[in-house]
Amino acid sequence: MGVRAQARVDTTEAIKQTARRHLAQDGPNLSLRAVARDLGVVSSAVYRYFASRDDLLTALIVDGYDALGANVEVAEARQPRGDLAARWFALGRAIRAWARANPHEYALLYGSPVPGYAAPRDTVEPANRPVLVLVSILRDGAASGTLTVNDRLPRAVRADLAQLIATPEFADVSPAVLARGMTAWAQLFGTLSFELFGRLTGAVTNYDAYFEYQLKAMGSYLGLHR
Amino acid sequence: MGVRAQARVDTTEAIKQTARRHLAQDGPNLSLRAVARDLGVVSSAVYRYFASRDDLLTALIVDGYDALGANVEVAEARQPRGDLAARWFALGRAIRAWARANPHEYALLYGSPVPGYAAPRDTVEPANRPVLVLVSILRDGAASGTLTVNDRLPRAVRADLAQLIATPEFADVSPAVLARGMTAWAQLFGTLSFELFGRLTGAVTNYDAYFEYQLKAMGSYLGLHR
DNA sequence: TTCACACAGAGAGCACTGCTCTCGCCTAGA
DNA sequence: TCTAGGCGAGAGCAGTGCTCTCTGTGTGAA
Repeated sequence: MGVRAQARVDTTEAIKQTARRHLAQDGPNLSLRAVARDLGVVSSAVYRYFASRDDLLTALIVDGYDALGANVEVAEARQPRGDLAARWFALGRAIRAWARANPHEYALLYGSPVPGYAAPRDTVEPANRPVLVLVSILRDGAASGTLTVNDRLPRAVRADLAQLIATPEFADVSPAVLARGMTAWAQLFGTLSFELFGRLTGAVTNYDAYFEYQLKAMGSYLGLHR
Repeated sequence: MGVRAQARVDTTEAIKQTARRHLAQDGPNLSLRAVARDLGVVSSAVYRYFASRDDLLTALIVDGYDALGANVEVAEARQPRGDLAARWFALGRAIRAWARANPHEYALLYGSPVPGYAAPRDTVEPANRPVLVLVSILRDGAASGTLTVNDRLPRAVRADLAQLIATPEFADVSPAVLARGMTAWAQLFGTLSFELFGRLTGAVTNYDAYFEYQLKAMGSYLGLHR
């Protein structure tokens, strides 16, 4: 890589770095000018690297998904393959740990979408990384015969799930298991969002215990028994 | 009420009305100046009625909670008292219907909290209205002996729930039932947020069927059988 | 080794925002 | 009747995102 290209990569990274810091400190209304000021540079210079504030935000979102995905992957990979429950717990805990460490980034990824912002294509692949970890657990459970749930599904739901299972990433998972997986997934992020967005203040004080309990409940619901 | 007081109420309502319209059309970055312009008034005039943009947003949030709460209450009240499952379905469907009709308001209420915004006390009571509808279902189920779930709860979780049950609104609900209620609640809003925030695009096409199925799954999880 | 050129940053500027302050009008209510 | 106070207008401040033009300089080709 040429010197100039390297410099471009470096400053791009520096901009994202300070933008992330601003995000963590001042919340989601990220000011491009403030970031530029922090870098000792005039605001228009930043536009050499990001076409707009939304572009910068998108870059942060992609990085966020990747960071979360990487965290989740290594945490889950540390568990013995055969212990599906342990893998599920590791998955859930890793998501929560990352979310609590980066609450504003979490809000960016999983909160209400930013103004006119439509998630660009670049974000969907990294966004799927944590999902694929869950799917790998479900697939292994199906293969080993551990996951035995077999609910009746409405025709329309079954059709959508069949479409999904036709893709290579979701192959070999039964519709009923996948349906429960999506239930648990929504529950997981619902619980986490409740916690991080302050919707449980006054009701829950011990969030660790609460989350563990919910995780266990959903683990059982999935049919993952220790 | 004097003429002046009446006029004040009227313009306050007019401001909120157009603000709501702007919210629905242009998304969450509500511009006070644009609202003022729309009312044929200079921006500083609006400050006679709302101390800040955040104050106006708070008013909209309170109204939103109240509108949602009212919707949910009447929908649930229409069901026969003894049919707990029907009441649960009515509750869930009413929430979704309102959310889909007012997606930006839903995002305001249940999405990531606005910038430096800390939910003022005025919002917590209306925010609880939908919750109390669920609690009434759980209470009736406990009283009639229909709800029989009795999971073991971790000590810390049980302690938090006991605190909650000590309040009059939650009286007579068993900790185990309440725990499942909170699980289902998080699942419900998780599913709804996934739908409204576009997190299911590519996976689900028939959202009605999908939501119905999730609602039914959580109804069963709560122990509400038809 | 030389040198054109493209790239990065500076700076001015536009249209917009939230919010403040001051100035008057005008009427509601004592 | 008459005044205190409510209310809108208007100017202004500091900030925002974004655009455009200008210029120095380092790069990579000749």
